Amino acid sequence: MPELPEVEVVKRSLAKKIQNLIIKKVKINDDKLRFRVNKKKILKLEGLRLKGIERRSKFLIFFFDESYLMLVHLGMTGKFFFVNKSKKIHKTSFYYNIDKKKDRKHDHIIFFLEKKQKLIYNDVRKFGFIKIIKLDDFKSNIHLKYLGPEPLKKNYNFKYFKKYIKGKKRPVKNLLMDQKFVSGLGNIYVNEVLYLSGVKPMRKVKNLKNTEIKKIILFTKKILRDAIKFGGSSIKDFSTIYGKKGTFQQHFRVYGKKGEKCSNTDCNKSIIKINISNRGTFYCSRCQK
DNA sequence: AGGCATGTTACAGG
DNA sequence: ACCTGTAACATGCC
Repeated sequence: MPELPEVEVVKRSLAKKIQNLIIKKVKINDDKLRFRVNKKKILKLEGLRLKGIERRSKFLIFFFDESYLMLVHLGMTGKFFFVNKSKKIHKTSFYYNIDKKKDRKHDHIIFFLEKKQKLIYNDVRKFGFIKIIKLDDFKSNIHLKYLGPEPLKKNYNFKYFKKYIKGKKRPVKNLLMDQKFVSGLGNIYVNEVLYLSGVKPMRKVKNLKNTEIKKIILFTKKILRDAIKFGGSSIKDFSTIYGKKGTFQQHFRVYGKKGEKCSNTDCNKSIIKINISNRGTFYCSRCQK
C-alpha cells in the first residue's frame, strides 16, 4: 500500500514493537523479490540487535549492531507482520490472517526474534526488496543517493521547485511522481495534491504560475501529514480482523472516484479518469485549470 | 477473458 | 549527454 504516509505508519509501529530485540534466526522462503535476497548477507543479521528504524522516502532502514543496515522497499504489496507466541498479530501492518494458507503463501522472509516472536515479510507481487548493506555504504547507496528532498522537510520549498523545473517541460503529475524531484509521493497522493491545488495533472511544469506552485507545495505537506495522522490509506477491503487499517482513503477527493460528483459543493461536474504514463489519473475538468 | 493495481528501473527514442 | 515515456517485473481481483 505504500506511499510515504503508509511507510511512515509502518515504521512507527515497527519501532515501537521490535526496537532493541535480537534477531535469532532468519528464514528465507523465497528469495526472488524485486532483487534476489542475498542469503549470505541476510544471515549475518542472526545474533544482532536491532538498534532502530528510520524512513527515507518510501524506504525503511533497519539499523543493527556491527554497522549493518537492512534496506527495505515495500514495492506495491510488501507488508510486515509481527507475530507473538500466541500467534496474535500485532497491529504492525495491514491485512493478513496467519491461519489462512492463502495469505501465508507470500511470507517470503521470516525473522525469528526473542521470546518466540516473529517478524514476517509478506509480499504478494514481489516488487519489494530487502538488501543488507554496511553503514559505510549507506550514503552512496544506489537507491538512496539520487532521491530528492523529503516532501515534509523545509528543503522542499518554492525556491527548490522553481530551480528544478527550469528548462523542463514534462507534465506536473510526472514531476511529482519522480522520486528524484521529491521523494515519497506516489500515484494516489499526487492525484489528491493536484486536485486540492486546482491544477490539471497534464499541465506542463514550465507553464505553472507561482501561486500554483506554492499551492502544490503546501497541499503536498498538508495531505501527507493528514494521511499519517489517519494511519495511512488502505484501499482494498480485506475481511480479516487482524492488521490495522488506515482510514485516510475516506478522505480521498479524486483517487478512484471516476464518475462521482466533484466534492466541491458549487461544482456539478464528475471526476474524469485518464491515463498519464500508464497511471490512473483522476481530476475535475472544472476545478483544476 | 481482459484490464487494472499504492512502485521502480532498464531501455529506447528524441 | 540529457530528457522523457514505455514496458517489464508477479500476482490477484473485478
